[in-house]
Amino acid sequence: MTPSATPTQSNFIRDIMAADLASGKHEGRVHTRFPPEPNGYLHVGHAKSININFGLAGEFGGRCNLRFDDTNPEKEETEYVESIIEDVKWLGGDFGDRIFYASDYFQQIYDWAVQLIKAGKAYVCDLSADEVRQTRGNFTEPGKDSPYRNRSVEENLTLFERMRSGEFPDGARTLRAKIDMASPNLNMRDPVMYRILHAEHHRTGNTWCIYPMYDYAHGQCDSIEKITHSICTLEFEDHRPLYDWFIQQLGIYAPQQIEFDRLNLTYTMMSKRKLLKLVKDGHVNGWDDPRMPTISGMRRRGYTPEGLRNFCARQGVSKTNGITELALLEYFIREDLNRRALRVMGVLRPLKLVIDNYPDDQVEWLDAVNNPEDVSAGTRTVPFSKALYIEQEDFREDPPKQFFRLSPGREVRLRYGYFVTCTSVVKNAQGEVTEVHCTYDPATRGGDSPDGRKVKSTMHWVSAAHAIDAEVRLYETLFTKEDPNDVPEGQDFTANLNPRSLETISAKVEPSVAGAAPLTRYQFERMGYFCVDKDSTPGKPIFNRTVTLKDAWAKIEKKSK
RNA sequence: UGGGACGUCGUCUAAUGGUAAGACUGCAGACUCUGGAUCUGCGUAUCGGGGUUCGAGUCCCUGCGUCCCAGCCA
Repeated sequence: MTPSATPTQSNFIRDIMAADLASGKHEGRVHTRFPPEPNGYLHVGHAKSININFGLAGEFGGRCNLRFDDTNPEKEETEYVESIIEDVKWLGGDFGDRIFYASDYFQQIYDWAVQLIKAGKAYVCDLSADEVRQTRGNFTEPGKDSPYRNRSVEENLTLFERMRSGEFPDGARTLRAKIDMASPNLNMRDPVMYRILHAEHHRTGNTWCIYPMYDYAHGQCDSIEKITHSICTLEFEDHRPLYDWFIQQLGIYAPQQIEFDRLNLTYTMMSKRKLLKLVKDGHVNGWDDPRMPTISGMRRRGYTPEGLRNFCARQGVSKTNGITELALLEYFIREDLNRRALRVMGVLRPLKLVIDNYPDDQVEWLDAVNNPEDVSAGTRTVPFSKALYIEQEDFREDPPKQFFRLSPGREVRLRYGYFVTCTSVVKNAQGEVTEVHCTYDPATRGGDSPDGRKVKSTMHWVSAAHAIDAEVRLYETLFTKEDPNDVPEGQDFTANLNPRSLETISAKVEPSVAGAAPLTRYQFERMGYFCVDKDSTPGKPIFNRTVTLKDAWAKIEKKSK
């Protein structure tokens, strides 16, 4: 991954790596890995992990592997593998041809289990899941030894082999590590290493009917790949002694595990289980719904990899459990989009504006700049005519004090067009303004006034005859509360779903955007950033609002209420 | 409750015994053919109590608070 544009700030993992490199630990190598389970789509929390693992490896001249932790065939699918590969690539993670799977190592992991049995460090246990739970003890009480704990090596070897060959039904037996049922660390109380699962695996098919537990497999996978720094999240801190135990008993290469804080964001959640529920129950339209905190959802919404990376870099790495404000993410998305998105004019909620003194059939193609932040983006022309659409919210018949936009008698600038002055309005039976009439000053063509007179507002517009109809999807946060899990007793997070998280409207957009490919990003001037959705058809573009622009007027208006 | 970890502005992160800093947010202003962008200014923090030290956010003791662990999930 290329170093991010934001200046790198120190973090404790980088410090550890730098120190290790300086001291010659791990033969002076840095080799990390990003180890997702293919049981769902990647989310922005994974983006942070990707940024750390690929970013640090790149920074220190090392490598980072992509490895799938696919030890549970019941939850894992090829669809997830494919989406994860796509998302990591999109974010800029450079894993070369180093795509690995825990399942690649199943035979080796099995052989190691046999080695542990032979060393008297593992045994086949006939207790049911329920019985194991009951004999594990709890936070204050030690556990009880399994009655099968002292089986002979020969018997364990035979039984384990028979487990593998499929003689027993699911759950009948497990292979357990023989450690210490009285350990204050529950992970050390003879944890299960293998369980019987007659399930088809997305890669190994029906080769196996026993599968290693994550805790028994993960550290060894890192060891096999000679990972120097195994970076993971805080909840695995308690598991580190177990991983170290396996590595030590086996006498194999020992990676160094470092734990960091998971990313939490306000108004959303990262639990894959809960995200899956949102998808399955139809609260959103798939994993890549633009309201989802998934990488694919954010991509579809118009977020950029650079914006996401800068956000991750600035959000930081520590061991403090916290919740980062969504505003920080949005800031970095806006910052990136501001320098790269092409500007166009699009009217979200059209109000007709007629210029009474403009020639009936005249059309002028006026120059407009594509990106004031980037002159190399050039210019385009936009059609101007007698009948236009402006934004409904840009006109007030009875303007409040700080409202600078159009109102009866007031002159404003139509961007790149002319100064116009409102002369009258047309209303419907309900008294709503349906049409605004203006006169224009031909001397202000292009938007400049030769006499130097000023105007307090510049507004966007489209020519009614030339505008394209577009569907626009406006998004708000998926949840109404900063913490979606903050619910009354007996309810779940779905109680906090925001009924207004998606609003679909019909907009009028300037013709230059016709035929834009999905994922093309624009700024609709004064309205926000928008991204062409994959549901678009040639005649009918669909835009997702990525994020609004900062809106000073909205703030003023809100305050006055 | 046993174990593990963590407590610095509203939020996220720096400060590695030596002037508590930055970003976001908020507020105020300048500028502007986007009430955008940009620029300027302002504000708020070391969980409490002891101790060590010339000097403590940092080290020690103690109290408090938060998070994680009792899956044959990862």
